[in-house]
Amino acid sequence: MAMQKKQQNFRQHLVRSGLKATRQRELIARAFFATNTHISAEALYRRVSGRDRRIGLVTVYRTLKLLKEAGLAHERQFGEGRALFEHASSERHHDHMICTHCGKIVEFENCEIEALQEEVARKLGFTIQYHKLELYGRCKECRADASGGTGRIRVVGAR
Amino acid sequence: MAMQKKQQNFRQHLVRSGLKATRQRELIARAFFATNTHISAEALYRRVSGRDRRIGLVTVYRTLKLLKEAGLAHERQFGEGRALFEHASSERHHDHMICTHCGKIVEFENCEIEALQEEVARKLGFTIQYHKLELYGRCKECRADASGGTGRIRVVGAR
DNA sequence: ATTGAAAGTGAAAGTGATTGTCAGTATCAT
DNA sequence: ATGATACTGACAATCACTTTCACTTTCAAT
Ligand SMILES: [Mn+2]
Ligand SMILES: [Mn+2]
Ligand SMILES: [Zn+2]
Ligand SMILES: [Zn+2]
Repeated sequence: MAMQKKQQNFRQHLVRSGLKATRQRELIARAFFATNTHISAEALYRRVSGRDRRIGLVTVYRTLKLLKEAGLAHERQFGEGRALFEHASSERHHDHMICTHCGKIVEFENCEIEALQEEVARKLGFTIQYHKLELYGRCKECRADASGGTGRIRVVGAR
Repeated sequence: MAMQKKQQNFRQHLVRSGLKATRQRELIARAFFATNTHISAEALYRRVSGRDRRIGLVTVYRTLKLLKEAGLAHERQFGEGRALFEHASSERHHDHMICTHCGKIVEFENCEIEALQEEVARKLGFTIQYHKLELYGRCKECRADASGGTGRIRVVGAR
């Protein structure tokens, strides 16, 4: 989905919810849509702050909340510390592998795991609403040596 | 592993680390080993507090940290809010399914999922150090109806 | 049993990410 | 243009811990 389209969606959500389209919200949403990483509220604030010094961190938090409500952003909590936000829009569900050394975040999808999760839940008498699967370890670069192959990966992370 | 044995292990860890065996640590560890749930520091504090009013919440936190270092406790962070602790000792690795309605926690093991995780990591060029798999949904009781079967489950949760 | 260096304790203050409050400001349907 | 309603930023508050600090307790060496 193009940035323009996302911005449009956001405005629609605001109108439908009886909210107002403010200069701050425009700026923050634009800056968010311009990213393609997992970004913290603080980091997004720093970016927006560069364009307009008068914007507050609090408003960034509030706008990210609105973006979540609009279904345009996902909030992730990797380990402890600050939350990271990423685009939700059209992208399919995915899980994350995080390097404990350099913080690199790699996204992956695995239908087999998803199917097995459903099976586990069914056996336990549960209905899954959502899940959290995070693999933590060392990436190729963060091990002294070098070896192993890859597939279709997206390296997407920034604090 | 029996409670006595665990208490013994804890004392050994203290001695090896040049730490002291205090009345408070004995009491807190005993109370922890007496649980078989996922328990918060606060909840454990309330239990110990019943036996000895003079013990502080801070010391409970400190002792839980020691128990982790001794390899006798695991700390879990389900969703947001306070951490829950459980015995580590002999029990094998397991993951969790959590009811978003009543908070019930059910443990499960699934070798196939574990194997697939390793495969994913290998393809991405990572070496897994640890992982987090949590399924969130509604349990049988928390859906209006009743149906479905189970396997070997342990329902283990308490805040 | 005594001693004293090192570690431990509880109370209270601090932390850090996020959320709530509030008085002044901006938006937008009319 | 206008006014009801929503929004904003600064600041305070929250929440789950963690740190600090002025005493206590432990325990190896007497
Ligand atoms: Mn992602
Ligand atoms: Mn468990
Ligand atoms: Zn790395
Ligand atoms: Zn339930």
